[in-house]
Amino acid sequence: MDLERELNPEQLDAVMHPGGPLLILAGAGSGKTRAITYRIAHLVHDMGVEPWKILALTFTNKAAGEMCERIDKLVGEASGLWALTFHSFGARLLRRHADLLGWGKDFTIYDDRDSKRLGKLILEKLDLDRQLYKVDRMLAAVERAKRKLRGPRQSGLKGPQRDFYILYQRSLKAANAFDFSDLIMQANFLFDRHPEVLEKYRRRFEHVLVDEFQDTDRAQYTLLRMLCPPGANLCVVGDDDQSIYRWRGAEIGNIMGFASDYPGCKTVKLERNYRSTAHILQAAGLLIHKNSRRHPKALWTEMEPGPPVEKFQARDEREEAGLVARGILKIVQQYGFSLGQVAVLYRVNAQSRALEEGMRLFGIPYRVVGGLRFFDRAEVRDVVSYLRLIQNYKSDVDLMRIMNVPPRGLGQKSRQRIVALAEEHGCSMFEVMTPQNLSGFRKKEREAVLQLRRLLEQLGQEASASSASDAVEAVIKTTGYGRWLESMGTMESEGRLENIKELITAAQDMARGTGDESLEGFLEQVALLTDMDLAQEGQGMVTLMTLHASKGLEFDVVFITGMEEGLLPHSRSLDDDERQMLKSPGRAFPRAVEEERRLCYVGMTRARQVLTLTYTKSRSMAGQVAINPPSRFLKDIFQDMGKTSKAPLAEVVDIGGFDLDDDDEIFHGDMLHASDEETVDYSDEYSQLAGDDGLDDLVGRTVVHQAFGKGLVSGARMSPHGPMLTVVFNSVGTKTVMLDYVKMK
DNA sequence: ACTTCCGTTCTTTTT
DNA sequence: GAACGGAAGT
Repeated sequence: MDLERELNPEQLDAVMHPGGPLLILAGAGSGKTRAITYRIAHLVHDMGVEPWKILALTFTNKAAGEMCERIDKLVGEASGLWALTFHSFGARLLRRHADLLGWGKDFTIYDDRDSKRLGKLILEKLDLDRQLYKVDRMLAAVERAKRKLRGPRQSGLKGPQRDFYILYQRSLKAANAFDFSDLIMQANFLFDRHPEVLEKYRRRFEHVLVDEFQDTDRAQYTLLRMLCPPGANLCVVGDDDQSIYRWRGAEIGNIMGFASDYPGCKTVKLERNYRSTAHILQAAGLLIHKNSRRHPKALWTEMEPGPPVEKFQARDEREEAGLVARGILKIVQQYGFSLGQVAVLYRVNAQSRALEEGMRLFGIPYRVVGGLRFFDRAEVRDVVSYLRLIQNYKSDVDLMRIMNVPPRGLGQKSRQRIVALAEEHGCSMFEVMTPQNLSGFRKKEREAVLQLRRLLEQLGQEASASSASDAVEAVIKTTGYGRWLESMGTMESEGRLENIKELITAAQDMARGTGDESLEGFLEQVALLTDMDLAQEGQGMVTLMTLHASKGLEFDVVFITGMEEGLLPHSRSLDDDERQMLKSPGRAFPRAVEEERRLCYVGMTRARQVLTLTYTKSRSMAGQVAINPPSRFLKDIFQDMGKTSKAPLAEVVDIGGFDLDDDDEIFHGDMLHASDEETVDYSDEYSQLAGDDGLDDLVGRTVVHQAFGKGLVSGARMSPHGPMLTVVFNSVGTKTVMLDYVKMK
């Protein structure tokens, strides 16, 4: 490990910092992960710090995993190092000490869907008007209180909200469960009420490092401050320009005020960008400079200019998808990038559908990050509910979920009666399921209930000693879930069966990754993990994801779609600012829009080589057609670059845009110099081929596709993107592809 | 008890 | 356009 050679002077400064508080302000692509991992490696390798005395906190499991990997590479098995998300850290603390707070150590972690389920139950119990009191709003209030570390009684909430919080929290405890925000709040309580525990961890962690510090919220920062008193070896890394989670409670104040909370703190700025071409960096800089409140920073690079940043307009989201797909194929071909190095970014998950369609149409393999998560699928959650019950019989939400899945004659009515009984006895639903309690039930139902109880007990015995993957298998078999799906015999049920079988693989993978094959370990992972590491790294697949999800990643080629007012910046943020403006006219500034601008900045700075922005004239959302002007951010980016974006610096990439027939007067492109844009008309080839009614003759021919191989044409028709074929491929089955992308045999 | 079908309502981003 | 809730049908 030759630090001097592998790091620049600023990075070296950060890595070698001897001790005490350290703030690293790291611009996008400035090698902050490098700095942080090298610092840990340096501590272990050169300073003789034991790995288990180091705590590294990150925001995503993926980031944590990557950090472990990179450190392992630098210093060999850094066993014992804690590299975790804040939430896993909280969970781990509670796993050891939950008894001090009145919870059992085998607690269940509720994700937001579980919380919602519980919340709905509470609303029913409180008998509140469902129209007036929405679960989401109630839960949001609870979450806000928890982020301020306020329990139900000190929440400051009034009326129904207060009742809701009290009952919600009581139910969580009765179910021996924590929700997401509890993991942080209760960890705080643990430290606060049990100084001896805090002292133990203070002594243990000689060095604490926090990545993405700009995204910490108040509760997380408080936890951190307890763990690290002033003068401690606390190193935080962040970039205020990449703070995009204010809506989730992140406080930029944490990074802005760090230096005063930790007097004597050393500040290091990393401003040299190693990632992006000069053009991309320049465009991103033009955008972010419009923000009023930021740490002054000047990113620079020695990279070559690269191709210019480009923008394209499409008529609607379907054309946009086609434009992106074509662009991907052109760029990949021209520069020789792999499809795995391409990302398509968007503001809201709902945009992914049209884009996926486009990818399929053009035969581009892709994966979607986030959105429909593997662990959110109904069947997966059912199986997980069984597993959680085995581990913790008191978890009523789980019991309710699986009570009649697969169907066993216990419908709504029986369920309600059991809930009422449990209420009466003041215990969990499982505990109330005994012969003497069920005397009021009809024979058939009573048998069904007792049968369920026996089933769960049997499962518990089967699974208690075995590995997580065996437990999953036992659930699929013993509960009849597998047989139930098989008996349906539909395409859909087959897919669902595959999903739960995938869960077995997931359990095995996880066991291999963490060395922990217990059911407890698996369930903790499942609760805290998003699907990130299940989806194998895009091997030759284009990645589709939200701008938020893209943070921390990088790609050779990036498309940012939906660059329209109302979408990016999102209409909600415009509303928020307007409300603020009305409330305090003098001092207000566009807080929310500035966050949207940072979001766009984050997306742009993911790109290494080629960056393309797209927008549409009209877009159908929520079943309605919206006509929005191009995003103000385009104006920010292109006002100075507009005409020079195609300057002689590099050859223009002709990715075949659409005709911007500007006789559409609703919003003329003047603010964007739309007349300057690439205008390659589809209509030529379109009409040419549309006129060719020999399309039907193609049916029955054999074609070859680059990705799918050989196949037989079973249908042909025209689409707005050009002629489409339905082809039965030998390797992948039936697909719909563009005529342009197959060769006739 | 369970399924299916229809109308209503909302859509930012996530650990 | 989907996800939920309610109502009617099997």
